[in-house]
Amino acid sequence: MIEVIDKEIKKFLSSIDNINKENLDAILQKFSITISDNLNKGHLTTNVCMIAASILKANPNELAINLKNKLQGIGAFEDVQAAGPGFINITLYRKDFTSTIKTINEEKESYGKSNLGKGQKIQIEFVSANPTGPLHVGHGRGAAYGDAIGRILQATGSFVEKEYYVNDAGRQIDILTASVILKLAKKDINNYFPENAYKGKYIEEIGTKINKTIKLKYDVKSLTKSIPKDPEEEIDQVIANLKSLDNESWVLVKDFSLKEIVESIKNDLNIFNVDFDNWFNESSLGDINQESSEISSSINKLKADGQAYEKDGAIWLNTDISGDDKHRVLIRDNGRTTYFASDVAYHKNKIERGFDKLINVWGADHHGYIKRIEASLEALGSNRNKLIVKLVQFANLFKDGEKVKMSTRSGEFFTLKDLIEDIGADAARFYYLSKQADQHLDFDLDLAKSDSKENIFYYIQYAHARIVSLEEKFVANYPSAGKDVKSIESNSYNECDKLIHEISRYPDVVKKSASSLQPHLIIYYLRDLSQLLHSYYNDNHVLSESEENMKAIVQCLSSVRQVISNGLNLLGISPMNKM
RNA sequence: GCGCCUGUAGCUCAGCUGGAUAGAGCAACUGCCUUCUAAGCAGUGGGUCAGGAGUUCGAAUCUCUUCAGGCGCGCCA
Repeated sequence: MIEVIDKEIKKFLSSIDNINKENLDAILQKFSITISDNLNKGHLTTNVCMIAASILKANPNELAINLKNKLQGIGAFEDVQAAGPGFINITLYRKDFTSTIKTINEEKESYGKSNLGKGQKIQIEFVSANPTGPLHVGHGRGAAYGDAIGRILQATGSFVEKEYYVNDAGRQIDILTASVILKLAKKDINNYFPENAYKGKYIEEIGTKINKTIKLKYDVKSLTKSIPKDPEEEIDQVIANLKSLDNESWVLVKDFSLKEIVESIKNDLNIFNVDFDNWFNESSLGDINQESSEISSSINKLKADGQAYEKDGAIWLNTDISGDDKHRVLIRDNGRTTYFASDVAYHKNKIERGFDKLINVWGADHHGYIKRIEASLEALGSNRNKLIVKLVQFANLFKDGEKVKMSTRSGEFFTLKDLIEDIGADAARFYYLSKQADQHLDFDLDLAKSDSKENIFYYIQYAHARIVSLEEKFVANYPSAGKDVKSIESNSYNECDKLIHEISRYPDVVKKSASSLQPHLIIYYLRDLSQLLHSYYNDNHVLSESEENMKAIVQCLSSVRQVISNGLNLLGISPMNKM
């Protein structure tokens, strides 16, 4: 029906006196036909007259009355009204209005999918936490968000590849390795342990696992020889000493620890129902000392193109183009590359893989980093508009009304795994996604477990479970009853109208969620739909209706259930059939 | 100092590519379980959308500004 209206509107607009192509295109781009926000405004609404009025400097109400007459004239609608400041409200014939039920029961899990993305190739890089310890609750939010937008973009017609960038090279990994060795050798070295080493329990656990396969021979004297006071310098010196004292063990422990931690991260993500198509190792970019490595070739290219230059013994990238406050170092004066240099090479690699769009999901503390990456994309001959950086703000956890402390210093923190064990993966995902990603989130653990209406997660699940149970009872009582929506279609039963109206909005919600990269829109939609379901359920006793009505109602409620299920699936949450 | 995010009912938040009377839940007060799951429903009260100025036929929504809070600003990663 929307197509019919769309066609009529275009006809109407081109018939307006003195309209030129430019204005026409502007109107066509801006106006919308939407499901009305309330049934008393009819089924469909368009704002086209107000858009046209502002562009053409005309009177919106006059346009509305003219368009209203045109639409009424074609006889395809039960009623057309011009209302308010210039809206057109359209009431469909009942058969058209109720056709959504049939559509959903036919399309099932495909209902809501679209071709909005037109088959573009999108890469989403998210989580990418350093493999130096378990994922914590901050990472969980990025994981839930990246995975959800992946599902939503996929459902709206894009090809999505989800990737985790593993920082398996560099100083952090050296510190990890040193931490494991020091814990392992603690008896021989009088429990010497630098302040800046990693202290978590998992460090000792890794040590215990590797203990059987390795013999370490360190003594405190040679290890702590010429150790500086400064904590940063201290850890670096310890690393250097460990490497020179026993490089064989160093490499062994390093490889083992890295493998252990990456495995544990994969496990955590797995129980969180987040899966990646690709794990990209920073180490695969190679080393600056290797002539042909990706990191060397990307820096060489930047130099050759005059984008990178030498100053004060370091190699810098000119980042002026993106408005960054200063140029950034790629290679330090000591010859080592920066983290940024790896990232430049990594993004060059991404570009070469031919994505139409790159989405990076980063912790909000990285926002100062955006401009330099944008600049590097331009410097590499790509376009910075290809990159969309979505920042995810930190989540504060609250338990028993108190903020849960998350200090990584002491090595004690609330991990993602702890959270999942506490409230379950689905509830955790739900609450992570319940607010826009770039805003601070207060995550109330007690609420997530509570059994009140305030807990929207269960409120929505409850709606789903109620329908499932009703369907089962209906099938048990009337095993031979077929599918039939006649009594709803013919208006002999109209108690479900609000539900029908709401489920017909769903495809628009998914599209809006995809184009704005905001999964939380789906959550609020599902809450509203569930509210209508609970209200209907309370006021109407389905199983005491006539068989004719029951058949139609069950069809209608099945489509509501389908929509709830589809919506939850886009968020990576499994619907519950029983509670 | 610069950058990003935020300020909507007592509390937690929706609504923000401008549109029809600003919405939920909680808390307070009233009702509804001998019938399909009360983890539910119905109702009442509660708002200068932080303050100010501007753009517009129309601003919670856009611009500027003030105030308040959070975070970030390395040749760290």
